[in-house]
Amino acid sequence: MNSFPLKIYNTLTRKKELFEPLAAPFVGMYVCGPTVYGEAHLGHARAYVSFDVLYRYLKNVGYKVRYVRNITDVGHLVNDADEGEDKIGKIAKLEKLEPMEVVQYFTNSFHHDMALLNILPPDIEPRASGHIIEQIEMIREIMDNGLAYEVNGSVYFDVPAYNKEHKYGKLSGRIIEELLSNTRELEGQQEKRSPLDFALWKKASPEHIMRWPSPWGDGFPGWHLECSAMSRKYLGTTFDIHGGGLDLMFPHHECEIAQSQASNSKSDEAKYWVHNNMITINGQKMGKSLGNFITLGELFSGDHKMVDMPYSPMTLRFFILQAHYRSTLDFSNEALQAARKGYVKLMNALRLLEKLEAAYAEVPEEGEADLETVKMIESCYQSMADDLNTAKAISGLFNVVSFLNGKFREPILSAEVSKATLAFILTHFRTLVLDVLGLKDEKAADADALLEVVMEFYKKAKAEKDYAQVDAIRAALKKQNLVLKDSKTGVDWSYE
RNA sequence: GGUGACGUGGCCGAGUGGCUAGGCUCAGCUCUGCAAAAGCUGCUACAGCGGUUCGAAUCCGCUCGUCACCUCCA
Repeated sequence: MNSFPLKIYNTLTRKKELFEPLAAPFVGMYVCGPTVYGEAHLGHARAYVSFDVLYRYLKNVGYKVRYVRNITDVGHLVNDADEGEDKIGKIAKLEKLEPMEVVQYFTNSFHHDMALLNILPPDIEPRASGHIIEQIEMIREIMDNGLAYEVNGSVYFDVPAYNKEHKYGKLSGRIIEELLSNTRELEGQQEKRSPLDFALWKKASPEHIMRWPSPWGDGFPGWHLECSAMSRKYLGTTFDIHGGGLDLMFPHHECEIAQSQASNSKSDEAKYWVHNNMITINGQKMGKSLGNFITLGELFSGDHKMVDMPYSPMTLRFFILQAHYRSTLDFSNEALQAARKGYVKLMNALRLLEKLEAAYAEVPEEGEADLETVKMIESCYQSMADDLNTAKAISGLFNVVSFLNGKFREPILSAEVSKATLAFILTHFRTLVLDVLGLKDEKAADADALLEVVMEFYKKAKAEKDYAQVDAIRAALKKQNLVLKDSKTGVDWSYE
C-alpha cells in the first residue's frame, strides 16, 4: 500500500530529494537532543514530534532504523568563552547540587514529557559526558590533520585553514568573507587566531565543576563536538539522516560538518540534513532569552497565562502535525482550541470505524464507492511520502471521516462500500493515525469520577429497593475487579 | 549590515500554472424527548502594483509589511 517513494527536503542541497538510504534496508538517523538544564518546552515538542513521525514513517515502510538522539550534559558555554563555565555547571552551583543530579533530574523530566507525547524513545540515547574519550580522539585527529591548534590548554578549530580545502558555510549558505566582515568584537577572544574559530576543547578554570583530564590539561569539550563524535561512533562516518531544529543549522551543524571533514571521517556526516522550523508565539520566536517560552508541564496543566485551560499531550501533538514541519507554527490559545476539537473528531471517527467493522456483516462483494475511498487513503500516504506533509495527510483523513460519517450514520449501514474495502480503510486509517502520526486515544474521562457516578446510581437503586439493579451494578463492577462497600458513612469502593 | 524565509478567508493552516485542502469559529437547516454527535448549506481568500501566459495564490519585477539566522537555543 504505502509504496510511494519518499521525498525529503535536504538542507544541504536545498531541494526535495528522493530518499535513498546508503545501505538499505538499514537507515541511520541522528537527531540533536536537548541540553538538560531546564524543563522541556513547546520547541522540544515540535522537534521531537517531527522526527518521531519520520522515524515511525521509515519503520512503517519497512526500513530497519537506528535512531540516535543524544543528551547534552556538558559544554555549551553560557557566556563568552573566557567565562569558562557551562550552563549546567552554573545552575548546579546556584542550587548547590551535583551537576549530574541536575542532569538526571531534567533528563527524567524530559523522558516523561516525551512519553506523554507518545514519542518513541530512540534506539540509542548517548550522553556527551559518557563520550569524552571519543571526543578527545576526534580532536587529536583534527590536530594531526593540521586544522586545530592549542592555546593555553584550550584547542580551537582553525576555520580559515579549513576553508582553504573545504567550504565552511556550505550547509547554512554562508560565505566566510562575509562572516569575517561581520564579526563583532567579543571580549576574551584573544586566544583565537580568527573570530570564526570555535572551541574543540576548553580549559577549565579552577572553580569549574565539570571537568575531565585531557592531553591539554583539565577541561571540557567544545560546543559542537559531541554530536560529531557520537554520531560517528554509533552510525559510522557517513550515515543517512541528521536532524535538528532550524536554529541549530548555524553554527552548530555547520561546525559539525567542519569537524567531521577535518577529522579522519572526512565526511559531511549525513547524506540528508533535515531541519524542523520553529514555534512562534504571537509571531515571535519562542526562546529562553525572550522569556516567552511555555514548558510542556505548563501547557499540560494549564498553568500559564497564555492558555486558559489544560491542553492534553495529544492535542499538542495534533496541533504540531496540522502544520508542515518546515513551516513556522504560531501558537495561541485559540489555535490550541481548534486543535483540540479536531483531535477529538478524529478519535471519534476512529472509534466509529472500529464499531462499524463488527456491525458490517451483510454487505455486497463490491460497492460503488470502493474506488473513491481507496483513493482517499492512497492520497494520505502520498502526502506523507511528499516530504512528510502531515498537514495534508490529516486533511485527507478528514475526507475519509466525512465520507464515513455521512454514509454510515448509525445504525444505518450503507452498501456503497464493500466489506473488503471497509476492512482496508479501517486497517490503513488505524495505521496512519496510530502508527505513523503517532496519535492515540486519550481516555478523556477520569476513572474515579466515573466511579462516583456509578455509586450515585447504586445508592439511588438501593434507596428504591431496586435490588435487581443493585445486583447488576455489583456484577458489572466485579468484572473490573472492583467491589462496592456499604457502610454507615456511605458507599465506597475498593479493589477486589 | 549580510543571508534566508514568509505575507492565503474571523482564527490556524495545506497548496507551485487551470480541477479553488482540511480543522476551528459564526449563521441557518436536517436528525434528536431535550441535547450532543453527525450531515447539509452559507460567509469563498490568496499583501499591493505591474508583467509573462489562452489561463496565476502558484512564474518574473517592484513596493509595503512580518519573521528567522549571523550569540546559547528545538
